[in-house]
Amino acid sequence: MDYKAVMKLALERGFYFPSCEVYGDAHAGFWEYGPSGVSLKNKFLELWRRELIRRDGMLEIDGSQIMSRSVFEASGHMGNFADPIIKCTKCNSTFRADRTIFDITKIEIPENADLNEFDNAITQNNIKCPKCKGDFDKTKKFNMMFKIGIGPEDEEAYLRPETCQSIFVDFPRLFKTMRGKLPLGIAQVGKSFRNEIAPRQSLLRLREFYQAEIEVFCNPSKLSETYRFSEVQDTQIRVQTDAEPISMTCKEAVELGIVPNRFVAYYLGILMEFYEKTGIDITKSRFRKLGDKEKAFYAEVAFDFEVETTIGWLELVACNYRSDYDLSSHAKKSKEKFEVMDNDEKILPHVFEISMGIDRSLYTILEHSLKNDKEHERTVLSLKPYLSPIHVGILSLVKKDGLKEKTDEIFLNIKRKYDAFLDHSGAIGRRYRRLDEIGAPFAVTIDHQTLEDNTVTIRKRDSMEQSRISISEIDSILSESVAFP
RNA sequence: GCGGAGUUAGUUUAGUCUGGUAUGACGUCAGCUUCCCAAGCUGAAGGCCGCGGGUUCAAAUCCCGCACUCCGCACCA
Repeated sequence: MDYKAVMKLALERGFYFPSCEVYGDAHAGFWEYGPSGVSLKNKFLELWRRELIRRDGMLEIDGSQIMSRSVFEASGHMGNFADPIIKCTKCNSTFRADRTIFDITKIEIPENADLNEFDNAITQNNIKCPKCKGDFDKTKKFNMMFKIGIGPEDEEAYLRPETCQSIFVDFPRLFKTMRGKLPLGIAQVGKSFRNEIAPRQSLLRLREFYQAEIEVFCNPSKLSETYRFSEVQDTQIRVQTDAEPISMTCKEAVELGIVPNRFVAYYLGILMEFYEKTGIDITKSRFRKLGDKEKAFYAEVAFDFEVETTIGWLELVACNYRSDYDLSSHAKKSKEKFEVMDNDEKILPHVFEISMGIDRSLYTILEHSLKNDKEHERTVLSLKPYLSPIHVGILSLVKKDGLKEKTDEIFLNIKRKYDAFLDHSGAIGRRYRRLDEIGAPFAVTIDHQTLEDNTVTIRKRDSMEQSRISISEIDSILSESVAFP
């Protein structure tokens, strides 16, 4: 189904909706998760923890969202996260100064150059607005970070534009106190903030968004060591260098030199295995190797994990080999020591990053899972059972004759263990449809026979099959079916 | 940020040209029906008609500004 259908589902069934919508001064780029969205997000993150954090023995932290100026001076965001922009005095169109100059004159000026350099190039080459031939105003820097004031003196600080800086800053303490050993993954889930010029498409481009980031610290001279590579060597990944994505195993990707080493290939492999379990159609996925122009300012080698949707390819994860860029900058700026011992060798670790966009991933899961079942005239959200906001609907066939009470009793017995939803009202078919639409994999229905022999019918969402089971079996069937893989 | 199209109940939508206080569907709730796949019947709730200003006796409707949503461009470490 398409973006519009997902949006309708999100609004009608409480997955997500615009923030502060009752007020006229609400800003674009802010959305809230409703109950179904939160439940899906929590389960998605639980899967992420199982498939990446626990599997690899990583450490998880939870850092501050507001960080001091020094952090971003060291990280490079003060200088590099800002784009040089020029604005036409006639039509108000805004352009990137460096790109506009390059397009017209083929003169390359680095984006972090002095602003005068751009102004000079524009004057000397008589560059005019490509749209209306108007004159450009002086070059300005637009920084995407939200600046905020701390305390009564409004001291300068910033909302983090990525979660990972706390991981770098905390690395020396974590390595010491947690008895770290390279390679060591440190992870964090949380909000990041970017002042996008034009946020759009709900969860796909937000000003306040969730990231789940992993920074793997490693010894750069040991990237070809096997570690746990054998676990993923036969895992299929789809890799795109220039033309079409090609399916290959992780082992082949390293042998062909497409992925630089086993270390990186291992993480691409476990990431792929994770996404396969989210229910996203991975035949529509690719690891796209980025060229020099596209890479982030800190990245040496970069792969974007992208998935095709009805509105095009979406970047869900950025995988960057950041070398010692971050640790050495923080070491220099803070004058703290960031080197650690790897066996008997003292080194400054390098970093491989797996930076996941949670909101975009959730959108993609919804889009790939939402099906229109024309034969049965229903909309089905065929989520993996372990990701479904509701595991099971508990329904009374009719309210009378003590069926309501019996239903309540069954609900009471399972509601602490499962996400169960109790429903007595309306036609039974309609209640099944409603559960189908929010992705509940099971419905348990209590009828007159239940009172006689303690059996109920259990209905499966995808096949609509029903079978008669005893009440005592509900728990074991659910616990097996909705368990994480 | 530029250009275009929009914004009416939880969702979808008529009405806007031609000004007279909002229509239908779905959904929700209650009751009847006691029923296993969106059944039927009865009833009800639900609208600052995006926000602000102007014109007018009177504005969902005309005019201006703003916000938001979508599309295209630009942007997206």
